[in-house]
Amino acid sequence: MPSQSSVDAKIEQLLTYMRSAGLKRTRQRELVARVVLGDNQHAKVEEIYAAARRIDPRVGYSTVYRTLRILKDAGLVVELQFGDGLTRYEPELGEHHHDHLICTSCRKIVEFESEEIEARQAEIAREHGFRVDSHKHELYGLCPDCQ
Amino acid sequence: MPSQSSVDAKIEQLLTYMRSAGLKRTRQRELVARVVLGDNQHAKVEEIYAAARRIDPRVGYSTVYRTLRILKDAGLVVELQFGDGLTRYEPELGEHHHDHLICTSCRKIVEFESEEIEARQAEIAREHGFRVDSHKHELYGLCPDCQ
DNA sequence: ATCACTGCAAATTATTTGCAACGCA
DNA sequence: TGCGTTGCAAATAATTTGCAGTGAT
Repeated sequence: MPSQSSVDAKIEQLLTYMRSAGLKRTRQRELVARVVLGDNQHAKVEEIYAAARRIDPRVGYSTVYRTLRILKDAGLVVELQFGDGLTRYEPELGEHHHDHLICTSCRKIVEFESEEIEARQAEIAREHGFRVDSHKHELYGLCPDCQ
Repeated sequence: MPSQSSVDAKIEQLLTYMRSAGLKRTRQRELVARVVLGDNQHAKVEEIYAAARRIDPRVGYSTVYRTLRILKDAGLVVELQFGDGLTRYEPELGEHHHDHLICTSCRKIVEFESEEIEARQAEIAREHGFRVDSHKHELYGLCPDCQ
């Protein structure tokens, strides 16, 4: 899990973003941001909501959704959909992006990263004239335990 | 667009699958299957429904959804979600799988494929002991026109 | 004849929005 | 003080399901 100081640094980025966008700093927004940024377990919205309320129950679902959008717009979190109808969020790690291996039976999620793939990807985008700013790469199948 | 005969061949596969699963061949199922298998433009459910009804209005939304699930279970179509809340379907091409470049501004979708990435992917799955049977690889950004 | 399938309408589920009260700056 | 923000409840929107009637084998 991310260190306290790395979360603080991201909160700082968030505040800068909010200032530039004319958004206000509020207890709820900071709470939700700390919950999501402090845990990279592909949290479901419901889990984020529950975890935030455990710390301070004065937060509503709408605020969680609205704050997640702000965090996404600020480029601090990534939105993921693994095909089970639930949207998940995890902190954007900036440095090395990672992708996912998903077990279609037990729903276990394993992360992986490959510089080789990232490089080839960039090349493909260039060939098509695209300016890519995010990507998703997911492999679905059975994990060792479920085979 | 796929040739008539290649669609026929897939319908044949579908019938075999349905027989083995104890499912019945019906006018509606074959109609929906022909619509989806005969067009690989990442069709939205609504478009599939509309296209099917244009040919024969005796089909309901539930049947479209139910048939799409059968086609997916039979491995004949792939389900795609590009983050705009709409689920899309396209025929599974078996031979070379392709992936997508998506413009976040105009929603244009460009396909690409890379043997190099596929190979590296297989290697990664093997390293983690996963038996992968499908994957999604999507690059999001701005297309040349929207930059 | 049997048992799966169909369409419709109602139910479900994730997410968004209207709005009056509230709280940063 | 003023305008953005909040939580609630109601509204949406995509998908699923219950059920009585229909149809394939």
